[in-house]
Amino acid sequence: MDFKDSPKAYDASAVETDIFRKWEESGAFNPDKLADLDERYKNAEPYCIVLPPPNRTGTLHVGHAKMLAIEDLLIRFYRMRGRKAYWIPGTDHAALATQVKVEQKLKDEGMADPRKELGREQFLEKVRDFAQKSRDTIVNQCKAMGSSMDWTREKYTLDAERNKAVNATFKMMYGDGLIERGFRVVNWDPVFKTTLSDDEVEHKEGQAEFVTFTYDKNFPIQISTTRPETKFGDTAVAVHPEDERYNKYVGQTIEAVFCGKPIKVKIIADESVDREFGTGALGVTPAHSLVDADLADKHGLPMVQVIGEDGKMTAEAGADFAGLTTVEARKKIVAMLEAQGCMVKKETIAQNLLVAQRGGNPVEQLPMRQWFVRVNKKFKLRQNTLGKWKRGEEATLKELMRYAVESKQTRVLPDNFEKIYFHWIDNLRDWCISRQIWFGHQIPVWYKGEEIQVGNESPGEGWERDPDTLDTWFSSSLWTFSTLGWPDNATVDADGNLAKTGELKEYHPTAVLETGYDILFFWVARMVLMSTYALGEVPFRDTYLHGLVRDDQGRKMSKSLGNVLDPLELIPKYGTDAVRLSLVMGTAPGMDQKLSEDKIKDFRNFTNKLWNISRYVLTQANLESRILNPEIRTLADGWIMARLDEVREKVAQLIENYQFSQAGELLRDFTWGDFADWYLEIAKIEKGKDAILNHILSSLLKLWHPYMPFVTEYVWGLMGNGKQLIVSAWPDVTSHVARPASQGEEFETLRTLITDIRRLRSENGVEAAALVKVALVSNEATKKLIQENLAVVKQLARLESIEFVAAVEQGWPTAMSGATTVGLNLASGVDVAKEKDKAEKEIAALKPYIAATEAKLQNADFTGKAPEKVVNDMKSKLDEAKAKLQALEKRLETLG
RNA sequence: GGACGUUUAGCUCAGUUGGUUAGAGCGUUCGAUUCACAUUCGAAAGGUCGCAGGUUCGAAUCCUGCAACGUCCACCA
Repeated sequence: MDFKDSPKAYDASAVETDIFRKWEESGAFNPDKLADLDERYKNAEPYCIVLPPPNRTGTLHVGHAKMLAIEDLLIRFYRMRGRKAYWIPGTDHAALATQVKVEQKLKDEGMADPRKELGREQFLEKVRDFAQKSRDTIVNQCKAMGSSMDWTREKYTLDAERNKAVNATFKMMYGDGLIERGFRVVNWDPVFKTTLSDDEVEHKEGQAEFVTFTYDKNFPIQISTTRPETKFGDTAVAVHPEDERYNKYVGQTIEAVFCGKPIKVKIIADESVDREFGTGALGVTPAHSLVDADLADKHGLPMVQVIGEDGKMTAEAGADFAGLTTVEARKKIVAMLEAQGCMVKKETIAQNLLVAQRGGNPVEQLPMRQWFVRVNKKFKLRQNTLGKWKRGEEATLKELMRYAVESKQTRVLPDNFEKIYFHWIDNLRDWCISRQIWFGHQIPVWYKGEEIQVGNESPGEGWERDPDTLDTWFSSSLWTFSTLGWPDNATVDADGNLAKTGELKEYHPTAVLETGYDILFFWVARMVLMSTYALGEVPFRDTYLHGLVRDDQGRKMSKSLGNVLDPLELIPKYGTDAVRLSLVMGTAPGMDQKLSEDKIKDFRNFTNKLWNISRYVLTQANLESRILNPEIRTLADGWIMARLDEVREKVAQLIENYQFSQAGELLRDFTWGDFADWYLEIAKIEKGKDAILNHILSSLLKLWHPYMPFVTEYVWGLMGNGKQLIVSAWPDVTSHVARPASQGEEFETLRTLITDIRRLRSENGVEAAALVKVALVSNEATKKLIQENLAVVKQLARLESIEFVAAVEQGWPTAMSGATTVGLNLASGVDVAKEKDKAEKEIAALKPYIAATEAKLQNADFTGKAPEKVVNDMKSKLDEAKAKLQALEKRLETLG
């Protein structure tokens, strides 16, 4: 290709599809084919990331795009570093979310009750269709983002292999007594008619009528509630043990008639009751409040269910109320209490309403027979676990989850999320895993009367399968090992150690789990639970949590606000590389990020800059020289090579520490600020740098590849490099090229001098193109430096000549550059007042600095305690400042 | 109520073991433009690092308190 004819602006959409296809076809995404592409992948150390499987509920949003950008960055970085990189793709069936979506769609299309009208199989057919379409969209989106996952090994949380893992886990946990069927209070969504886990329920701020009353005329204690309709189910009134108002009643069981329904209420004492709140007496409703259910457990209270699964009052509420909705019942009760004279007062208070996270429907708490994972139950470990427990020893699931993080076998980044994780574990209740929806893994349990059998196959005649399905997080929580061939790839050896084979052995524990902090509990914690339980090891070494992507005003992106940025609309407009950069740069781990189109535009500009840098190098430097070792001939050569070494090292360190933004900024400064703005300009003056130019361009492409895979691979291909960039090695150490150590510093002196002369010109209105004469007062070392690089200084500062003098002539504008005084020979002369003002200002800034620095250096505490380097640096800074001050004062004198 | 964050230039944000006179991008102002790139180049202005104390030779950085904003958890029944 003739680069002179290449387009001035990088056209991402013209090249991206083709580049992606070549990567995919080459086998670079497939860890087992890497060795065919490059020798160094033979026996390479594996590096594995599982993709947090996106829900098959539609399309990916910009949050997913951020996740893909970060994970692809890591995978590409480690692949180039010679690791056998495996990124496992897959999607999540997202049981409830997907079913809700399809059900809603069918309702919108006019079906009154889709589940009833279609029946289980036909309904599921509709859901599967939708899920399949979502999957196709998601895969295309992932590819558009440049994700280098091994697409030949795509997984699905609801496919046969995952089902096998789910059933195996269920069976093991059932056998260990960790999964149990129980009649307990659960969160019930009356709209979608299913249970929900505690994490799927949210508290929404609202207002409620708070009524204070007695159950009947004779009842001696007043209680308060916002939900009088539940009071048919009260079996106790709890008071604080030290509350003198109620002491005398404690222990009694009082029979009362509440709105026509006889109830038996025991007066109990419990520390948890707040004496200051309401009347200080709490009506306990074990069947309809998780908190009350705990109290009931503690005090041995019976449970009376008065609200049914349809959200309506049951027969237990008495004939007058049975069949009413809770709201109807509430109104009727309030009226009845008032009529009976039992009502003490009615207030409006701020109260949080329980609502479903998905859908936002009010959630009822009801006692139901459901399946639970018991997190506080001691069980016998199946294998040696986390290096702490031996096979056969006892522990609880909570203990495993806690120890995995406490012992740093899984690192949580940023580490403040550790505290949040521990807090969640401490407050964790048993996990209700059965759902009354159809889309998901059916619970592998069979019933015959009261008999129960666990397994996938029917135990025989007369056995019926549980119609319920498992919480979607049950299958997601196995994701790190269900995708690697578990349970087939694991046995426990004679010593109690887990013996892994195949992919499980190679890749588990995975390297890092990268995801948004919003699913720390839902998913990350549950993966730790399952992996430590089933394998006795952590699921991943690092947990890296990224922040949420918000709009430019910091609001959550949502369809209703209309502030959603769709990655698939942005990619054709700005290019994938720009979109990726905008999601990785200017952010810190765990911090939310504001994203605007302007920001993406800025990074589009940068991809174009890199394109033009490449174009220039490729038109100027003889390509054949790219195989030669760069030869250092000038100061600038030594400087840029030293900078490259420094940057290469630092970037790798930063990426290893998940500091992508900082690494990227460093790279950008080097690419744009050092290489393009300085070195390339110098290369126009000092010719014959073909090998260095090619070397640095190649290095830049490699260093940028994890961030900007497309433009870098494209240019790499144009250079005629045989091997694809994606599998080429991270830049080699270049320090074999001899160079004096001082070159970096000396170059900085020159760079500062040139900038200072440019400023002087600008301040004095010298035309940009005009050549001027300067006089320099300088020490010998600097003088030598300038003389050796005369052409560069003259060209970059636009100078006609440089003269070294003892003193700058009166009447010339001057500036200080380090210890060097620069005088500009202007025909127009100098504006004396302006020059004086400038000098005075500089002096005014310098004097307090010198005073403060001198004081510091005279302080024995400082010189004694501070490291020598700090003291020496300060000394030389002081000397420089003093010389500058002296020159400025002299200057002021000559100005009169 | 509990916990965890955030507060640094007009805006968006870096600043990892405390160490030069605190940085970047965008925006603004001034100037340039046949020569890789106007998706560009040169230059400038702009900050008492939320407030108040403390530790230290030295604090944006560590400690204490306060304020504002945000998030999560709990739910007072």
